Amino acid sequence: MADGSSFYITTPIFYVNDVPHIGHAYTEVAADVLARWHRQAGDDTWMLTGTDEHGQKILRTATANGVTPKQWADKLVDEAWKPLLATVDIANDDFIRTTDARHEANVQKFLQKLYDDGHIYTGEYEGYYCVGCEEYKQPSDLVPGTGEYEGQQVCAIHSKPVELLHEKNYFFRMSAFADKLLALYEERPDFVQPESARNEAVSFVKSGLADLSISRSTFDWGVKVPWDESHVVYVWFDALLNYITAVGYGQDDEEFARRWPAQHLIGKDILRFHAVIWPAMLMAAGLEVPKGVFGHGWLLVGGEKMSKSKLTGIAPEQITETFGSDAFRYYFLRAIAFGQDGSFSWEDLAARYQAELANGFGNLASRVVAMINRYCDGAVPAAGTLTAADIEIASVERRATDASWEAIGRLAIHEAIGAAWELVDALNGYLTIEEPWSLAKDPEQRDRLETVLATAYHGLGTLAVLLSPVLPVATAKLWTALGAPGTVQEQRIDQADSWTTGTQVTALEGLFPRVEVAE
RNA sequence: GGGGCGGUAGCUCAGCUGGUCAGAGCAGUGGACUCAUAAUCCAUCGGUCACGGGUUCAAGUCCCGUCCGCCCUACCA
Repeated sequence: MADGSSFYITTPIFYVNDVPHIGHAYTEVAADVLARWHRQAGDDTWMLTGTDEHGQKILRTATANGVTPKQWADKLVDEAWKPLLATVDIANDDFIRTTDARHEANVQKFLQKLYDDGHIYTGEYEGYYCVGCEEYKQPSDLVPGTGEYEGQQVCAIHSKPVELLHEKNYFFRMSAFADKLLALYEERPDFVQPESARNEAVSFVKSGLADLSISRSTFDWGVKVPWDESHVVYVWFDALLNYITAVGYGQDDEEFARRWPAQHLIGKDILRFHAVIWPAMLMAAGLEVPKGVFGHGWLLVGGEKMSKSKLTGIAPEQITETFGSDAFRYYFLRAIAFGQDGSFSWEDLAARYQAELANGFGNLASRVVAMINRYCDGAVPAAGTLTAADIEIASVERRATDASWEAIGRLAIHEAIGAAWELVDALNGYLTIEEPWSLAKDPEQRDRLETVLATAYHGLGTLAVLLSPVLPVATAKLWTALGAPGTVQEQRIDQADSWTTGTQVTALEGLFPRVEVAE
């Protein structure tokens, strides 16, 4: 399965004005685990993330803070977004900003090509403009006026009448691609995942596609439309292109051919942009559509979508400061079926940390290493004659290795972790049955003792390799304690059960120390 | 208004194209054991599968309706 082929995965780019919360970190961690897994399987892997920095809102907040929009974005990238990646241990290969020259220049190239090929026309945008909000309103944002405005539609925020304005705009002929999009969904059922997201995309396109207004002239913080510099490119059109400008579109054909197409990971709210608009844009430009678009679910807090306005937004540090980055990564990817919504609660997080990480994996590592130190002076024992139980452990290692890699191929991250975890449970059970501590009391059982410990040791190493994408910190510590050669991240994860053992173990500090939770 | 998803043991959830499907983990209870992070292992309690109809030899599993919850509806993962 792993054959060194290209694996290019992306996250949405962060809108710099947002405040980072665990939802952002969730997407990042999911992409990072997939990337690490493929990287460790020998695939030619590339993980991209970045920031979206154009648009009127950013211009406005920058102005309010007395700085230029670029200065404002620089500050947010440095103080909020890059630190977020560090907080949850993201090993991205690149970080693109929509203000990067490599991006802006090639967005213009892309746009010019569409213009030259007749996919863009000049039209007129007509909409209701609220002077108070300084922006156009959708009909759904309007409410019937009262009092002196009785009979008119007014802005829901300012309760004042809106003005019907016309603005010259450039439009992308997206409607021309409806049939091709439907054919794409039909031919590649897994193009949009999970299935619920696919259904949504299909029914949306079937309900009729309108052309897309892709320029704005009411403000200037954006990429200039190359043939008409009084317009800037609509932020979404601009933002989506990051996926190709980051890998050489327009300027490095070799790199582009090597990376593209990408697997996109997104939150399901922005499905339409990725599953409909983006493929249409690529079709228009004569480029390959993405490898796939996967829309994951929401994190629910108290049964509702986490939100800043309801004060349920949670900063990733709140979790990592107490439980560590490994626990953050593990919890969200293990407890939530990837693609579905998942409930977050401190109780559940603390319970799983304790039961699965501390008592399950952490304690297993601790007891095995401790016994090798205690009964063998730390020398890694060699297995002698194998019993059925020993052989069964080896086959569980094999199954865990194969099943987890297979699950990763389907983007079923929770299943991959679950498959690996069967080895944790099998090893804990194995030790209880074999009772190495009893064998140690009888010198005549020396061979058996060493075989049992060698078997457990081997299983533990396999676990370290299998779990390294999810638990990079803990597995690195474990790898060192096992005395295994190299780093755990250099080990082939698709062959996790055939790692090279070491000769001497060293003391292992608690991988997941108990925590007292106040909340 | 339109659309999507969900309502299965105390909690979080599996149950694909209908026939051991009534399950897992956690929590609870009882027992075993001591190498280990008061950990581990075994056993066990526990559900009219939201509600009402229908199709079928057979329905959490398909159809219709109802109720409840969440979300999207074009710039918050």
